[in-house]
Amino acid sequence: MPELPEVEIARRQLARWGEGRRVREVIARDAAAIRRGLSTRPSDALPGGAEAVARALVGATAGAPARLGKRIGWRFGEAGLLVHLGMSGKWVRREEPPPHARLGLSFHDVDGAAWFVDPRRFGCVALVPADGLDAALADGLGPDALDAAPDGPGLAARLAGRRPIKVALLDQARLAGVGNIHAVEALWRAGISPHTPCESLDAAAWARLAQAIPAQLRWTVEAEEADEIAYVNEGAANPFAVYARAGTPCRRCGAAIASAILGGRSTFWCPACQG
DNA sequence: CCCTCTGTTGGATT
DNA sequence: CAATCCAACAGAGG
Repeated sequence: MPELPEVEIARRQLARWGEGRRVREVIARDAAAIRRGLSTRPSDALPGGAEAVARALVGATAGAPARLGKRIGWRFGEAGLLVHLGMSGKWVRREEPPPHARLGLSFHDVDGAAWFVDPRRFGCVALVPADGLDAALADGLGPDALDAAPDGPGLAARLAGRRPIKVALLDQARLAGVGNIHAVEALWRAGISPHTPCESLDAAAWARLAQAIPAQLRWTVEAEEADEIAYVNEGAANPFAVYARAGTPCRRCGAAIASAILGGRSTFWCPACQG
């Protein structure tokens, strides 16, 4: 499920569990979860990665985990750990490894371990030198969509071009952290059709969108922090205004929500009030 | 039981 | 450039 809000929740959890504590043990249950750089493929596993991570982390003190877009960067003494949750990754704290646990980190003075759980295995961790951690975290990414959100003109400049706005929003090199669900939701909030070419949006539309993106992300982080929402496939009610709601009435105007594939991903919008 | 379809990630290929 | 495929798996539906 991870988009930026889930990554931010994971970052806060890791900070609560590990920050300022010394690593006791690294438990690599799936060596292919440790990759050379951030890659979605287990075949990009770092040879000897399990030993390398243990050597680098055990005995080192965890710093404060940082987030940029959907990545986490976490310093341990001379080493840095990059984390990407992929499509199904999350961190949980347990005594015993849950199903699909890939990597566990235990700390002195804390019970159990923080387990990286990732059924679909697109997620990974990668080791970098601590002095290169910030650069590696930011490599190839635009500003963070929540913590460094551009204003209307800034967003217009970053996303300039002929692409449909929904596709441009998913371009992490332009703006980091907006994924499929929140792109769709932010466009509904801003009253903009996902098909609109960036070059035909006016200043007022850019201003609404620049406000809607961090508002959407902040709302989701807060709702998840308060345990008020669960994700689409977790059996709970769909908390979103348009995502996965094709055919149901728009909350704002009552028209039937439409759906299509845009940028290779499922897209939902209200054909009546998203001009 | 088995087959097909879909998916929240990102990157390569066409 | 936009569409398609791919990675690896779970879960739903027929």
